[in-house]
Order: sequence, then structure tokens, then C-alpha cells
Amino acid sequence: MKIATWNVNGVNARLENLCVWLKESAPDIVCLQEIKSMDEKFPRTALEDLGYVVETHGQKGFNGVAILSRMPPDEVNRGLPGDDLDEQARLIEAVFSINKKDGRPASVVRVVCLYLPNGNPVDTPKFDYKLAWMERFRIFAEDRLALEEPLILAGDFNVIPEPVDCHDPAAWAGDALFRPESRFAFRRLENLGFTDALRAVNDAPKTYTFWDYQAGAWPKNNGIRIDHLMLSPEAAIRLKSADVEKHVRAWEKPSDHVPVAIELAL
DNA sequence: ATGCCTAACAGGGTTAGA
Repeated sequence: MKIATWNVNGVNARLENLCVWLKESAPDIVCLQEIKSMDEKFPRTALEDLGYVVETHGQKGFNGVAILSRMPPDEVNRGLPGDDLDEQARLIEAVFSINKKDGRPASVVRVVCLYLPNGNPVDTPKFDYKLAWMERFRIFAEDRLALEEPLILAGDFNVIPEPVDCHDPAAWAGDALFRPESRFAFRRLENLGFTDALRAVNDAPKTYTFWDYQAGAWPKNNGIRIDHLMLSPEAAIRLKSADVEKHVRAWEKPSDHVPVAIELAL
């Protein structure tokens, strides 16, 4: 089973690229972030025509997440617990039955699609909001981990985990994506027992998932790795491969992020 | 020197992203 995550930076602006990529990459489950669309304006039918079930959690103008899947989910949850105060659409979760036999599921896979707050500028409430969101997410993830299911936390974490995950660590030193507080919070999440799927199978340097539109970041490979798939132990033992589909960044009218995909033996 | 680019909303100028 192939599971992918992609911050599309506007699903309507990216619809053509998204459809081309879906046909080429053929993922079974896709987590999308920054759809920047209300549910009513999500290009649902174009994606249904490609064989996907569409579950969205959008809002007007900014943020917004969605999960596309070949098979219909048994359960869908929208929003991070405690997120009702600010109404930012940053998380959607779906549970799928797989290997159904005689009408009964042999197993499940749980997929959490998240768009973690950016947090810049760091001397504003935006950074406090980011750290508070990460703490709420850690509690949520710990709860889900206790279910002992194959579980994937996939999305744009807006965290550069280690110096090797950016082209120029000095340039990112004070940024909300690379501040010690952000990295510690990410490590606390990992330390619950999650495996960073890409790092588990790929230790090549200069492996990035985002390149700024500005200053020739893409041709110079001035990137950062901030899009992650974090696996529960039950998912990690089934990991076959993990790849950054970076060629998509060279297409016309690209997102500034590229898809990251894993293959699980499910 | 974050505002070099991009998207959304609005309706030609601002906000947000990372």
C-alpha cells in the first residue's frame, strides 16, 4: 500500500499538477495540506473521476487539509482536539479496513493528515500558538499510539528536525521551523515511539521536501525537509520504502513542497 | 534583506507562507 503526503499550496491552483501526479504515482492514500479552499469549493469531482474518495476539512483562504483514498474510510475525524477555539483547519484523520475477508476486516490502517502551524515571526503569538499546537498534538498522538494499530502521522510539520535537513543551518538558526523549542517538541513526539519513515530508509544528505519560490532556491537545491511521515511501531515494521518525489518541483506552476510517499506491506 | 515568489480574497492592494 502506497501512502503519500503533499502540501499542494492551493488545491484549485494545483489541480492540473495534482491530477497528473495521481495518475503517475498512483498512491492508495494521499494526505493533502494547504488546500486553501472551503469544502464547497474543493475540486471533488475531478478527483473522484480518478477513482478517489474525497474527505476534506477546509476553511476560507488559508490552511485546510484533505485525505484522498482508493477505498472508503470507515471513520473520519476533523480537527485537533482543543482546536475548536480558533477554528484553524489543520488536521483530518481517517481509518481504513484492509484485507477484508468474508466481509470482515483483517486489519486497519489509521492515517492522520496534519498541517502544523508555521510559527513565524518567533517574537509574536504565532510562535506560542505553534508550540501549544505541538503539545496538543503530542497528547493526541500518544492517545492514538495506545491503540497499537498501524498508524501514520503524515503532513507538513513545519519543523526541520536536524541540521542535515536544511541546506544552510546558520541561515535557519532563528526561524520558527528550526528553533530549539520546535525541534525539542518534534523529538518529544518521536520519543513516544514514532519512526521518521524517510530517515529510516534514506540517510542521503541534501534530501529536502521544500524549496522557496524565491532567490533560485530550487535550481540551487537550497531546500529544507519539513514534510514527514511518522510511523507507529506497527506501521514501521511494515515499511518497505520511502521516497521524495522531487521531480514534481520542476513542473510548470509547482507547489513549493513536493510529495513524499511510503510503501507499506499491508 | 526575509518579501527576491505565489495564492487567495478582493476587486489593483493586502495577508500569509517558511
